[in-house]
Amino acid sequence: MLAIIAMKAEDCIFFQLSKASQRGARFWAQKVACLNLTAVQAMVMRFLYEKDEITSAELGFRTDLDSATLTGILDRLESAGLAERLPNPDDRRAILVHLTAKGRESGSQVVKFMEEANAEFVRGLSGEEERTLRSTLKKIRKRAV
Amino acid sequence: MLAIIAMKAEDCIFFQLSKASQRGARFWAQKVACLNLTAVQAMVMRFLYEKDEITSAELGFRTDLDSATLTGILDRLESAGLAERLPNPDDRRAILVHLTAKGRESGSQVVKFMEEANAEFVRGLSGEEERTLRSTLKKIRKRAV
DNA sequence: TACAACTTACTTGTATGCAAGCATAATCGT
DNA sequence: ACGATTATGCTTGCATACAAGTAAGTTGTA
Repeated sequence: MLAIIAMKAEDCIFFQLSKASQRGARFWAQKVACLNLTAVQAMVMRFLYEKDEITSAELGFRTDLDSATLTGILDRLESAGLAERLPNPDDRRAILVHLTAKGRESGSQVVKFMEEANAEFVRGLSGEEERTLRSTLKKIRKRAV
Repeated sequence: MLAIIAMKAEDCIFFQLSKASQRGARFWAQKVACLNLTAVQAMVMRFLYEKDEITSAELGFRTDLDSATLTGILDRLESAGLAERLPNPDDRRAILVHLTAKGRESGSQVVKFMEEANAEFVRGLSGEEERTLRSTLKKIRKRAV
């Protein structure tokens, strides 16, 4: 049976996803503001902390950021002295993104903040809610669009 | 017991929310591209279709868009001949956003597309998954940040 | 009636997202 | 070896986000 009563705009799944995501991003942004990083920059730092010296393409794959967006982010991380682009000896087209010493220091802070922010953010959810949320978000993310 | 093994970047709830939201936004954007509307523009149209002749502040509250963002969106909807800003007789600072005839026509298409896109997007989820997702997203959205 | 405090919509500046296109370099088939 | 295809990172142009600030208008209060 399909809904006879029209869905309200607020009930749109795209709207709900977008706004919940914005809440999370703002929360995360506040957490890392003291590091002089934006939410996205901190996230990229976190990925680099996990695996360093990877190509821009690889980093883009991991972070789900396209190359145009990544270029700007890397520019800013580089300006801040947190990351640098190294030539890739295996492929002269490619670069290797590398965290500087200052970058690794900052990165370790990001790791700590992420643990804390995550725990704090999901505090209002039951274990079951959190599990289902995570698995459903993953399902949405992984599928072909 | 807290996690001893550090969380991976991918498991960050902010990352998961952001990327799932992006999937949704891209899906929705494709649906409404034929109307020459962006995902956000279509969403605003959908809200206006539901309640017309409201102030920019009211529209911003409903759509969860700040006034700076809304100004640009309304500019573009106005350029496209879909919406217009009317003077507010009750308050000379305020405006009333109004869908034109062309805008209402386009808006009815948006309504239809939204029903379809929603149904299609959640098709891969079980009823239980969808219910929990929606209620959890709502919980996240509604709480204080 | 003054006047301070607040609201409204707008502007500016910066940072993503994303589509489209580019020069350079690598790779594949012949 | 060589031309066609593909891959890499960059650039441009446009559309959100969002912080900060502004001019004009409204409201509460002495």
